[in-house]
Amino acid sequence: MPTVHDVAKRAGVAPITVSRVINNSGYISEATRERVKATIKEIGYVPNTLARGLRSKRTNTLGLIVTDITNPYFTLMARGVEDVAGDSNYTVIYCNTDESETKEEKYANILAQRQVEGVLLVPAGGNDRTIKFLEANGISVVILDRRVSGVEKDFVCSDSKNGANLLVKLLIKLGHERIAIITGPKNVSTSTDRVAGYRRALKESGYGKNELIYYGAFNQQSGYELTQQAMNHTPRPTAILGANNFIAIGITKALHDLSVDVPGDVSVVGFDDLPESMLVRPFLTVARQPAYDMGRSATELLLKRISGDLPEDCQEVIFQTEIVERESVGPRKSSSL
Amino acid sequence: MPTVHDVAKRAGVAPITVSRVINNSGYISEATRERVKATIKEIGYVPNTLARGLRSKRTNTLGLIVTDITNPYFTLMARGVEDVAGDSNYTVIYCNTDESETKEEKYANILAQRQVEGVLLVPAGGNDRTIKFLEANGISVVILDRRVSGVEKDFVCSDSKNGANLLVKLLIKLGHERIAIITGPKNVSTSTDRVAGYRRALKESGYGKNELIYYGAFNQQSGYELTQQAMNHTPRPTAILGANNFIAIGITKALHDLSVDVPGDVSVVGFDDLPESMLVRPFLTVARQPAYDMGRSATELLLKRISGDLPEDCQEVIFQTEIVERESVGPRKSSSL
DNA sequence: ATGAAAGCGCTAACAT
DNA sequence: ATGTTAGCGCTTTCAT
Repeated sequence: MPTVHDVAKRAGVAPITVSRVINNSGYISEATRERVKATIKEIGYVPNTLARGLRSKRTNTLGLIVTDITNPYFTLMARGVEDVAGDSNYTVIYCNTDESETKEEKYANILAQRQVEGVLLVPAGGNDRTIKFLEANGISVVILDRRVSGVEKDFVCSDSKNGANLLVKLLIKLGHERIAIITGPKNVSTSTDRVAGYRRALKESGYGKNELIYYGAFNQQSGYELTQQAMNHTPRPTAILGANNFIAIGITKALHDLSVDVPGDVSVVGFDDLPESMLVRPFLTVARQPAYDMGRSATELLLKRISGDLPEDCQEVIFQTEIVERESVGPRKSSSL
Repeated sequence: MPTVHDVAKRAGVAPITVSRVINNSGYISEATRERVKATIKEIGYVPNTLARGLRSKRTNTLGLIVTDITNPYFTLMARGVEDVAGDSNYTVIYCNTDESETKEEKYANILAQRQVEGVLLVPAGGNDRTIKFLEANGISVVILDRRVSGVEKDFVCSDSKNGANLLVKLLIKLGHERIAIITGPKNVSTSTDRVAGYRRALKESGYGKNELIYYGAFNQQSGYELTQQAMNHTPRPTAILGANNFIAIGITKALHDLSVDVPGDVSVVGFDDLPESMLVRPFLTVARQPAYDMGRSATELLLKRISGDLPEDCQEVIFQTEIVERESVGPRKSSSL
């Protein structure tokens, strides 16, 4: 493969001049610039980013660590990240932790080895080791989606508490009094925040005693199993809140298998959303989080942090959720009492 | 950040010894190995992959270029790629072309600059410029999912022709005679292969005159619009084949909006599949492609090609599709004639 | 407006 | 079993 030297020799200039053309830096006469550009094209020169990064300490690379890349919520977020990064000539390395803290630390290490300039992190657990490690290696970090307690970092999320509160209030307005929440793990803030919003809504409506909380995992299977548990509770809930899209789908499936009609017998509401392109029939009532914009916003923050365009203290961006009412909710039937 | 030199000095050895420990290469006494390892941990040394790659010419990096990362078919494929790559200590850089040949070339260039050792390519169009460019830069390429005419390269796909053939035969067995196919662009092999399978099934069943073919794009909107066209045709089709998952969803939506019952009035079959975790109710009858295994297989091929463990001539792996029968098909009703 | 020299952090090649 | 030397391809720094 040709190098700057080859280009330089052929164009009759010094390597540094070629470098200046590539980077649009320093003074260069229009004539030499054109000549060098032509030579680059002629011999098909492609700059080596390894050498560039090694010398300049700038790799134009970001890392994105998410917990589940098969979830469209995170895919959409990733698109937001990529769009902003691409506009600034940054490449993104995606890492998928499957909610495992071990994998998270492994990937953080790989990203450090690759000299990424910044990392967007959706934390897999409650621990701050990954963040501390990245910090120690001089890598800027923006936390996405989930809060890690005791960590002061730039942070972008949606308002889980308020979203859950609104969903529950909606159910209460429809006459529901026994509402269950099926959520994710206890050490994940989106999981506990949604429970907090749920509890507040119940308390404010005078149903504080009716709490029915099931912790599990953010996937369909967990939603399915916990629904079976919830429906065994006496008295049965007349409405269920699933704390993310996969859980909500698991709930709907379990109810179907139990021959419970939705929303006739039980109303179901969820979080996140699936893109319309994947749905035969939009069905679930959800608190929709602006995943794409969250990805964009977090990346803008990160790039500013990297370039030093940000004040010292941490920025926090909280997006509001949008309640999308669809077919999965209905009034409580008196027969269900 | 500490370097090999810092580790070496502190451990009382030469830098190359540290290098040998990191790479598990050459002879080293157990004692020094332990001492070096301890020192690495002690001062938190993280090897710099830029310097490693620059010197050794091995970057342990692959590129994956797909046309639509929001499609679960490709997400699943990407997981297969990542799993195999990860097992061999390779990192994958994902690139999303949105079916644009311009973006494809842009990303190929970025990957070349980053000195990736190989690229897995789902071609956006019919042209071979990207492939030629990567080849010219000494980068191994495996083509995924779609054939590019006139190109001799390792190739992994599923049997589109046979899949479409089986789907149409299934419909014919149910009594359907007027079957439409709604497919993607004319310059994409999966699109035309599925049409070919469709045509063969019709011909072999004596309905060769009933061809009803609609070319468009591999997305929901195109599926929706072309369904409206198809249903305006006289006589109306009694069954429709959508050439990928998004098209099939568009078809179902359009039929719903036209108050056409599925499968009562019109049967619908599709390609690919959505993961169960995303479906409230599995519904569509589809030819399922083993996306995850295709990703795995392609990556295994690529890694072997990179390490020279493969014979000169091109390998071709064709996976069979699995017909999954569900609710969206039914017998042709005589009333629909 | 252009160039020469040096070195980023690592490992290949060649000692010993 | 360990070390010395050199150089990967680029850009920083300091000339001119």
